[in-house]
Amino acid sequence: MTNHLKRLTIPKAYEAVHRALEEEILSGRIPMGSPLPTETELAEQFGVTRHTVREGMRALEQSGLVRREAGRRLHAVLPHHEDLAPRGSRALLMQGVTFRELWEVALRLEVWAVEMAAPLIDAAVIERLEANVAAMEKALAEGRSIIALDVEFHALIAEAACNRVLLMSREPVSLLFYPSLEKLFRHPRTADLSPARVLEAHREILRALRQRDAVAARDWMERHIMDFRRGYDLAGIDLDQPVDTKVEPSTGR
Amino acid sequence: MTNHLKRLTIPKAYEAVHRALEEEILSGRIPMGSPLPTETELAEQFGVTRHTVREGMRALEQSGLVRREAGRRLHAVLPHHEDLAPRGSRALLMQGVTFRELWEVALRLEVWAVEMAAPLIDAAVIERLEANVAAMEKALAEGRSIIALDVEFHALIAEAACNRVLLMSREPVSLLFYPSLEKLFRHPRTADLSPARVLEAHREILRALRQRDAVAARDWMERHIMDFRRGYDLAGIDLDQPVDTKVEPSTGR
DNA sequence: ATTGTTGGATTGTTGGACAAAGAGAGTCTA
DNA sequence: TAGACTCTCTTTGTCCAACAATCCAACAAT
Repeated sequence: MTNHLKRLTIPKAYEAVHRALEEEILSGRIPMGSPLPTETELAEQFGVTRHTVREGMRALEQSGLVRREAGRRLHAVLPHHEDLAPRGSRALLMQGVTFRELWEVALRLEVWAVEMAAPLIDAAVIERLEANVAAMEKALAEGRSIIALDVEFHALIAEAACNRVLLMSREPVSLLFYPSLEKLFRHPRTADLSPARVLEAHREILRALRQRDAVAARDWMERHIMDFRRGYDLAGIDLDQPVDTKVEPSTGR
Repeated sequence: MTNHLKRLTIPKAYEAVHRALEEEILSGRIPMGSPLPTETELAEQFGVTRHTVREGMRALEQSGLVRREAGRRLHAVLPHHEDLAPRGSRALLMQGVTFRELWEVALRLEVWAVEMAAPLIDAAVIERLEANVAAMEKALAEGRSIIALDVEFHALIAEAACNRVLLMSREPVSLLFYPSLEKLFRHPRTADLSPARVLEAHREILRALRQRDAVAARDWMERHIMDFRRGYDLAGIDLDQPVDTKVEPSTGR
């Protein structure tokens, strides 16, 4: 029995268009930031209908290689992790990853990030971190959710680590991890504990960063992320339940 | 002057279709594995043309929520990191990330992965690792490239760590990191060093895993990944050059 | 039991058409 | 002459209608 034959895939025109455009951008023949030819032009050049071109473009849009700048034409752009991360988060969500899985990775990534950031961080980022902490104080006083600010705080630190690979790796995690804390903050048994402690930890991390103290920053971050797990324990929530949160698509930049 | 008004985004039908289908799948109204309605049906239900539906579908395809199973209809599927990772890698590549950035992250992720895997690994994975090592011996003897096997070795370990978040985080890194070693293996100054050492390290890691020895596994992995950096140094290649490799799209599963 | 055949369903591709929104040029006014 | 207001022209978004290619399943033929 010959069972080794691969299913041969019949090429579809719109896929070909997709790949051709991709190649065109990757190779730099369509330079970053410049507009793509019009649909009609592409249709002519590729020898297919405009409809077919459009289908190829829809696919291209999703890979972040191309963006609809305000106005009309599609422009080639550098794909940014913010474009890709929501899909990653969603995939994780749908696979039913547990809080434990998220936490394990978040712990390590965030600790590395702050460790790397400490010696590199510059005044501008420190300022933004200060603003973030201030905003969180305000939000806390007014009883608003601090999740968004929490996400931002950690994202700022990760950026300061000057490692784009780290940035891309942690983004899908971050998008899922911090929102998954929401229910913690609203849980009665931890209500007095969590949000205030988050703020405190952020303050201490910021202080350490201001002094370029990698060890202190590292320790506080570790404690900080550990706290979340402790919160789950205290609240009696099972760590091995799938997290459930909504992932909203990125709003673009 | 009123300047605070947000640019309001005019909804496009194909985006609406995209989102509607996404929602339909996410909510479970279209269960995993089941086929989507036909294009004509969708067109009727949404009240748009079939072509508009198709554009929405092209976008859906890219987010991995849907797959063209062999034959005809699109089926809803759990998005898998293998579908998403290549885009992540490509984004990194295009941003011109350096070997140093990749290495820094790979070092930590791989070390942690093997540490987690050690106590959890089961016989089946060990067998596959053994097969992998054997294949690498063969490839080495025949002078073929060991990159693909290298990637697989580390992927197997990461899988054994039983953490899907880790799996997703490391995939884009892995897809870029190991291929970026190709030029190292071909470099004369390290020719006697690298490929053989890779094999040796893999053997030792496997041995440690067989004995569930997390510490030894960890140490060998650390040494192993460190070696790559040392290789770059020895070869006199600048760590801060952007890596250049090809990222081929996933072949699907 | 394996191999054609046939018809119906669905996808892939094409054609042509038109409305809506931007971009740019030209015009008018202050 | 700068700014505001048209008025085109271009390009995109959407629609309608059709046909070719492919697949599926049932059935017929060997």
